[in-house]
Amino acid sequence: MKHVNIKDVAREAGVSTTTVSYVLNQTPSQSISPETTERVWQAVRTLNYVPNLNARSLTSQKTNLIGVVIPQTEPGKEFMFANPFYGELLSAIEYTARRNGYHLLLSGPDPDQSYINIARNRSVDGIIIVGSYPSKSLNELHQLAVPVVLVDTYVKDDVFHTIGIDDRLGGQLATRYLLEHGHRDIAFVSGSVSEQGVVQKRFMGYMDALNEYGLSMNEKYLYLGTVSYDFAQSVAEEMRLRGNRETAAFATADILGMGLIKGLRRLGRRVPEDLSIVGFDDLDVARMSDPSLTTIHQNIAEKGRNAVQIILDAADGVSGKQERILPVSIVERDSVANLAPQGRINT
Amino acid sequence: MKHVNIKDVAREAGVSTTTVSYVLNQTPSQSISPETTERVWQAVRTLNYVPNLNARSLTSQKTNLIGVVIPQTEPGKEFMFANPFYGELLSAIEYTARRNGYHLLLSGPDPDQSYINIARNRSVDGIIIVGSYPSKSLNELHQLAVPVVLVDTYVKDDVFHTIGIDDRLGGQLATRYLLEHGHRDIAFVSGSVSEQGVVQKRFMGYMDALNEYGLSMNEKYLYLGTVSYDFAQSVAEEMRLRGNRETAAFATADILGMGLIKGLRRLGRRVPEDLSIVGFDDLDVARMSDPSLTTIHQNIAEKGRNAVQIILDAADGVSGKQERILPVSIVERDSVANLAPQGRINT
DNA sequence: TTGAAAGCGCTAACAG
DNA sequence: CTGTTAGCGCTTTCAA
Repeated sequence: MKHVNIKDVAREAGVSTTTVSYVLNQTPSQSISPETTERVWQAVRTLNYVPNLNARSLTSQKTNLIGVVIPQTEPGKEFMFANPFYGELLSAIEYTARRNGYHLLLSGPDPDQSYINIARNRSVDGIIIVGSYPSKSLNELHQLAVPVVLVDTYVKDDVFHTIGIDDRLGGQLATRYLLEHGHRDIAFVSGSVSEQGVVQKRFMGYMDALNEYGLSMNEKYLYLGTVSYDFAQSVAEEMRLRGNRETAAFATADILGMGLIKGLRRLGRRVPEDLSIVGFDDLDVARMSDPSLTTIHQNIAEKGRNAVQIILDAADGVSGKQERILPVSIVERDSVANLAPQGRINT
Repeated sequence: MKHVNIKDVAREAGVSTTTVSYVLNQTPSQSISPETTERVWQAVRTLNYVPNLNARSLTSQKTNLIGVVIPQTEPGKEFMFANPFYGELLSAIEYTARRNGYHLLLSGPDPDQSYINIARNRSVDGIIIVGSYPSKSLNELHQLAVPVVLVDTYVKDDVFHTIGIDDRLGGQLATRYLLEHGHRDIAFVSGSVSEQGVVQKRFMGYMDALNEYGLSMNEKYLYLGTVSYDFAQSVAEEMRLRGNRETAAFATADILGMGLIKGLRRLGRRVPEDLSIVGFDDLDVARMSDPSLTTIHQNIAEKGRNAVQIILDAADGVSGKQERILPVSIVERDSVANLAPQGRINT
């Protein structure tokens, strides 16, 4: 049961380890006679040989490993993804990577040990970082000679690749949709607005749409907390406490929208009759809610696929920073009431 | 920017690489003078040295890597986890692993390349396999000298560790709860019943409870498909087609319960008034649904933690197969109507 | 078309 | 307390 290695194969096939290596890797610069080749494969099969990728990476300087960093919902919290968004994204990343012969090294961000280390000491071939992080820790990554893809963040950087969606437009579409349906008092419910995160952009989109209608933002309509179901649920109560009279809300994540629905219902208010809601992400769960959630659709799977693809490109020698923006669109479901059937404007 | 290695550190500190290795690993059998130790750390810091774990594993035969295999919802399908269950589980696994100095190598099961290979060629220190797989591919893993933890499956095996919950009891609790509430015509909605999977046990629990009440199973009340929201939604229609008169349903996964709620609503039927539902898993989303889902609770995070712990134990030399069963309990929410207020029995 | 040999970066006897 | 040395399993010049 001891590990069979390339030497064993060489012996079995009656050739040198070099030759075995050549046929295994189909090294282009080398030609091996068909007979030898066959003999080697034969040996591989009978010995049930599997190359040791660790050893291979040691010489080849290639690990076929992609590091993936997924954020915790809240700092110091145990769980990365109460939000199914990450599951969907990770799923697509994993699939694409595997299809291309890469494996995933998964990690949450460790506050103590910045993830640059896991990248360096495992010598991954690329890194995908999801979400926004302090630019300090990102800068460390510049030391690496490895392609880095930033997903869903707006840091300015000349080297790191980025992939995201048009969050500002998304925020605008969501808000405009509500405006078109006659709403004028529109709450903004969201996780905290971090410097280079997506929320900030979505907020700008919210403002854009208000401006289109000659409205200005009302601070009392802003509800900022964490991107969690529980927070959103508490917003319903907060709305009442503030004595506000919103007729609609733009929630910057579907789980927020869903929490809000629940919170309202607890207070005996109905969606969309008493409050209309537009979400963001178009998660699977958005259609599971009742009423199903009108939301901004983004192609999460595509995001994941692209992230991997950028790494693959870089590994293939494609040079230069890549920057991809995926489209967003609004998905009409049942969480918005129309206060003004005639109220549509042209865009 | 070239990789600084242990040699560089040795030179910088004016010692041999051995010494550097000793202080870095704090090798117990070796004692190093405080001065030397300090000098080495100094060098490490100034050179910003990070050990290459690949090289280390090559000699130490230890990778500090745990392989995790998560199933696809449907074979051949791209996405592993439309079901948030896996996100929650993975999250706990990742966290526990990281806290103990391990990283995760994530993989879906590749039909072509059985996962034994990824285990062998990456030489992971342990493998966590979630879900049920053909025992053939599992058997291959016996060739490995590595601890394997099977999560949520009932294969009989003398070597592999297992961790799961009492699925049968869960099924029983769910069904009994419905019976206690006066229901007698209880549908069983589920993914397909695979040989050694959890569904089979949950189904047995369903039968157990029926038997307690002197009832026998009605085949027309069985709805088997895939563990997906969409399937469950279609079940509502199927119920009507079959002309059945269930007053309740036991759904073996929360997402099934939620899909069923939605499907029923589409047909103008209400939960729990027209049909009561009990789910399974107690996902975050269970409380998000409307009505919130009465369900069987299992501690998903604990499952993940235990899975990792078993690997750690094995790595620490704890020998013998471990078999852990975590408790289940019922969580009462709003998806069950009481047809018989007096109908409780003692257990 | 094949092989010998030098390393990749690190650990671990074994000496000293 | 510290260093020499021999690998771990594989790739890759370079020579034959």
